[in-house]
Amino acid sequence: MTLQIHNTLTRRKEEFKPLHEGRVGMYVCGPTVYGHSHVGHAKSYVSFDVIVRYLRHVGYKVLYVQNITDVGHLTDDADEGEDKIEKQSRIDRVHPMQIAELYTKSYFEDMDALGVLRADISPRASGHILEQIEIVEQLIRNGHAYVSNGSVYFDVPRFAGYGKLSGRSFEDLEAGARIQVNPEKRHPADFALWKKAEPEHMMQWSSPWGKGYPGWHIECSAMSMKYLGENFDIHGGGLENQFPHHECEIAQSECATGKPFVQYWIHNNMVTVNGQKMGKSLGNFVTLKDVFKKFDPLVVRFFILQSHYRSTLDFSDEALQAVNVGLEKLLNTLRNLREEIAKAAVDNRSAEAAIDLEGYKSRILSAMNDDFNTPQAIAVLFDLTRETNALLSLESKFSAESLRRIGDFFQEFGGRVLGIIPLESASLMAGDAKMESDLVQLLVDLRTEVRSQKLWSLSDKIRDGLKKLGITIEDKKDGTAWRKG
RNA sequence: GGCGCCGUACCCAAGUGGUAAGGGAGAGGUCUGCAAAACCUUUAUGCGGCGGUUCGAAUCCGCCCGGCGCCUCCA
Repeated sequence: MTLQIHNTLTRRKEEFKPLHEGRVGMYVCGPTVYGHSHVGHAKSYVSFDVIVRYLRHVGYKVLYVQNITDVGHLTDDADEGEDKIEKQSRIDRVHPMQIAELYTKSYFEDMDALGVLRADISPRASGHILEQIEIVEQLIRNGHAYVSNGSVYFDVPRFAGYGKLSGRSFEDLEAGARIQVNPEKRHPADFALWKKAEPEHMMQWSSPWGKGYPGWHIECSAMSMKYLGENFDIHGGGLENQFPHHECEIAQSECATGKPFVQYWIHNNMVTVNGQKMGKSLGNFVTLKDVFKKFDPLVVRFFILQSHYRSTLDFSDEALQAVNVGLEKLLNTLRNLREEIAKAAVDNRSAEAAIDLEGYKSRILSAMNDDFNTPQAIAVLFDLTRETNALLSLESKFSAESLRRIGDFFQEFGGRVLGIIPLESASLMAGDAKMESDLVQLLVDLRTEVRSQKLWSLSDKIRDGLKKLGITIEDKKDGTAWRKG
């Protein structure tokens, strides 16, 4: 059973073979930090997070690099327009770096909430200006770039491989009249490696070509190659970046080094809102901070992983609501299982909970090995959920050891790999929470007393009151349980 | 105009040649003082339409219809 990855370069699923045995170098295009993250960011980074987690699960030592774009990303095409961060800084009347810092923090905050593990390295574009300049110089030396009026452009027609990722040719681009004619460029498809800065431009650096700032594409080439080498395993990003961003990255990187750049390109599909692409101009922008007001970040993560990363995902409150119930079911089972394990630990039990965990494991692995099919993996978890619930509702008492194996399984695949189950330690309470739970327990005990006297209306009054405070009561055969939610 | 993707039940969504996963919603039942949770049963002779290839097609090919994306910044 080998890992198959859909490679955008070949448009096929291919067996994954890293360049170096047991090690994986992976780069994913990070956010441009000029605003709060939205649900599109969530889909992208949750998807790649699971990919990294899975690669590690199957034993690879992964070096995961994800940049923070804090300069050079323009509002219009790659060669014209305003730097997005500078634009926002003028609106807010603060220094551009303050904008970048603010939204970098915001980004990490949201990603942490979603359970996205931090990349091993999160390089900032502004901190790698020298590396970018070096690549531009190399391209000029190689004859792949030319200086024009203080800016440097990549000479697209001279690179035969241009278009191999997106299936586009630069001739097509010429035909498509949407590209503005820039008199500094020799060919309309040529793109900026370095832009001359006007005096009022705040973010600018000295270069061999005068004061300026880097083009958008060059940072990813510089930072990926700096940390992962000139040829590395996986490069990921959003589908919308396939062209022109990734195509340009390949061109400038391969022309600078003379080596193939990336082995596997992975592109995740986009988020739509009510069936329409989400965009600022369309006014249907949904930030994560807004979503988190209504839904637990874990629900958002679960929602994302219930469709395949290469499918579009339509975002709506209704969809999240439906999925919320499903996740509750999963977590409820785990909660009941943990309670039962705790009971089993004090009793002396010998019955074996006979669940074919190896079977479940191989089903999850084959789902994940098939281009990271998380919806299928989750379906397997639901099958296990049903079997576990059935087991827990039986009269027979199973040994702590055999129940713990089931718990560990959930923890391993639902927790560590998919990240949709909170770690056991996170659910442990401390301080105020302890007091709160003691108080609830007191009421529950009181209600049990009242119920034994068949004082139903009083008993229901306690239950309804707790419900209003967000506590749900469940009367079971062997006692009353309660939970938040 | 060029490149590409998608259309599976009431909703979401897997399935890329062997006879339709999973979740939500609905219906019936078991348990229960009631509720909640859970379990069992049930809901697509059919996968946008029409042809073709094949012993066999949701899956491959062709045409058509419908929706969407990229080609300008976007995760």
